[in-house]
Amino acid sequence: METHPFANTHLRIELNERLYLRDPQQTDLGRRLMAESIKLIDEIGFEQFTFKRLAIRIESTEASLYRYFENKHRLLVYLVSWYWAWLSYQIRFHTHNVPNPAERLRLMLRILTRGHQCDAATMQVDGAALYRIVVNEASKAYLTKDVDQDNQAGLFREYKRLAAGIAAVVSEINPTYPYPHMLVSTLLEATRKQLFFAQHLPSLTNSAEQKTAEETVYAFLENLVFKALT
Amino acid sequence: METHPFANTHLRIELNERLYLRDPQQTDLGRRLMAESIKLIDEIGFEQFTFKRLAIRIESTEASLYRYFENKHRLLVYLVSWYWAWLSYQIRFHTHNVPNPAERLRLMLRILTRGHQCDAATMQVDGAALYRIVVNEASKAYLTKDVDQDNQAGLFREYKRLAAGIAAVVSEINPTYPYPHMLVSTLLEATRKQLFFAQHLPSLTNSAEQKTAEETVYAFLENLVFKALT
DNA sequence: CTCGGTATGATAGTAACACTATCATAAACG
DNA sequence: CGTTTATGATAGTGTTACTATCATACCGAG
Repeated sequence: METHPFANTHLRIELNERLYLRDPQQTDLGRRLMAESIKLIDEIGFEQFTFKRLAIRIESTEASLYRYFENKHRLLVYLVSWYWAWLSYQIRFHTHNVPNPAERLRLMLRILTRGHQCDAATMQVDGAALYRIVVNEASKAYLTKDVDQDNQAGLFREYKRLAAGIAAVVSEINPTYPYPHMLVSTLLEATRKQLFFAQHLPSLTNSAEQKTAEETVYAFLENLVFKALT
Repeated sequence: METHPFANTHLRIELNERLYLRDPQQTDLGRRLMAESIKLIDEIGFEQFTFKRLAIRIESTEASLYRYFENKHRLLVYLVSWYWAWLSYQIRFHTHNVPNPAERLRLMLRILTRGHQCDAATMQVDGAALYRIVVNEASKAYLTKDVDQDNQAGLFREYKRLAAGIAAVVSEINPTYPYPHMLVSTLLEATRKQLFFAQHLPSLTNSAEQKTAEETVYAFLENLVFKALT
């Protein structure tokens, strides 16, 4: 339950039960729901996405899908949480034997900005599409009138857990830095926003001709964070 | 039409014509639309907000409101743009005779984090409510599948203009800093996000007991930006 | 004072959306 | 073998996001 040493073994991601009505990872329909909703949301955007459309796509029915999630908003929170949990796992996996905290933080930044390299084997999910959803739609998960309720129900646990993990490293690098949590949440948000801007509002970024957006964002964030910590 | 030297004179904020179908600042109904939509969106949130509800509230009709804005998304973009334009004006007004660029940037940060102190006289709009809308909903203005179209139509001009203005000061402080635009857009986004987190997801921030959220966010951002520029 | 445009209101209608309920059925499990 | 359990099929409801049409009230020009 703790570790899965074999590549082939399915990585079991445990999420807050209150995110769903029925666990989509337990059943065939649930897994199709997840895999296809990721593709569909990526294609048409979250506002255009409906359970009806998804049902047609996976040749199921609206009613069946509503048995898994109360509504599409909960599904979004679920998908995003799943991504954060997966990212936490990736980070743990790639940094657990790196003793230098600065080096560990750099590795985390790398993983954050290259979040799409989800090994396809992990689940049947399209990692690149899920990453695009996180970039484009993740903010909508908490920018609602229900934030406080949702938060109390623990729906943002995975995000907060990830942030706390990174903040710990920040404090390890510089224990006197007064804003580790703010720095980390700014970091997490900025990663996505800058990638979004690079694609859609380039005047808000500094895109270098010869570099990819990810590399530029990484360089910017590395510079920002380590200067803040000195 | 160009300048209004008297305090009592209504500040005329010129926005991209493509933001609206009919200029809401020109008519009585338009101004009521603006003022009341701000209050209503603030109260119930953008997803719950409908033209129908607003029409009932201002004792008009749905059809009449649709003559001003294509849909509620355009209205949101308009309101947010209005805020950015107003903020640009505030910044120009308060910094035009400050020679030191570092001091100017600090003033800008102050104005950004205290954006709610909209002098009520400016329009009939509720400045505090509009600021809350900017914090809670502004991201939704561009996080859509239509970003590129909307951007091409110039709907985000005010935001980009504001960012460019601040970026110029950043470059004035340190002309060799390689990421002025990224720093500024990160700054603008982080301001809102951190205020949101302080209110709803405090574990993502470092809230000091004796300080207000605005002061803490200001201190954090000032530290972050000036360290980045040294 | 009349004429013509302009802003608004009143009313109606439509397609899609966001569900909820009920009943049938087939597989899985004990 | 009987009973849960998951799914499908179908129907229905209230709301949303518009669009269309027509009436009316006002306002400025001739």
